[in-house]
Amino acid sequence: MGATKTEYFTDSQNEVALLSKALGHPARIAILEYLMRIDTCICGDIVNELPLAQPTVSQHLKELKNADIIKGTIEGNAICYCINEKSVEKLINYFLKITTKLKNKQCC
Amino acid sequence: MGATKTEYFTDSQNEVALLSKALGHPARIAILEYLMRIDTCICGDIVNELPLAQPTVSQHLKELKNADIIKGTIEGNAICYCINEKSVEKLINYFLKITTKLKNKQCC
DNA sequence: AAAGTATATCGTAATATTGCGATAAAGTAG
DNA sequence: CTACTTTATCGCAATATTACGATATACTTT
Repeated sequence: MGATKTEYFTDSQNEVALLSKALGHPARIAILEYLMRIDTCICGDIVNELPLAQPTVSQHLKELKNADIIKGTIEGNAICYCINEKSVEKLINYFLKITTKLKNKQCC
Repeated sequence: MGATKTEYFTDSQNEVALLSKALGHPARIAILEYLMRIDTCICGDIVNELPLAQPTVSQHLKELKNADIIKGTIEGNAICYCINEKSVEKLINYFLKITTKLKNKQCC
């Protein structure tokens, strides 16, 4: 009890849920927006951009990385994080499938 | 400690996070897929479609409703649930903004 | 080597989520 | 009214998430 019953659902359902879950926190959305805003990938100061302690930010980055939403490569002392476009596109395509399907119905 | 510090983030960031979070569970994705699959909105048997107990399904439906991803109207004895296209579109538009922004950069 | 900088991990407390049995609420059918 | 059906809520246990101080790791500069 308490844990998500992943084994009861399809791979596709679990994947979409995992991606969505990773984006289900404002701090992680703020991280995405920051990565989007700066033009270069050499970051390293994400911590200063967020109103959270360094370990907390590190943890959020880890979750985004686990979900494959961002990629990080070591760049000397700092780490270069950037958005993995493919994962975002996966979500877009999935949600687009829903809305186009809905267009063909009249609903409540 | 432990609770999300929503007040530190913008309304937009919190909204996207809230929508994403609501979709961050395979059961709730499965519910969306079921609502998408059937052609009529008169459902009432979502419980039988999922490998979870009735109170659990009811709770997931509540969360989707709270996030405004589905709408439910009472239809006699049963309840008619359907997808709120606008919320899904909000997410699509937000993620599209990210990917189009990324197209203009060369990245790692 | 020593000090500094940047990121990760550990440990822990507070809170949230997930899941379900039991029960309530509200309608329908007989 | 009584039995039945459908959905919601309560209460609780198990687990997960969030946040952060302390500390470790790893690379850079002096």
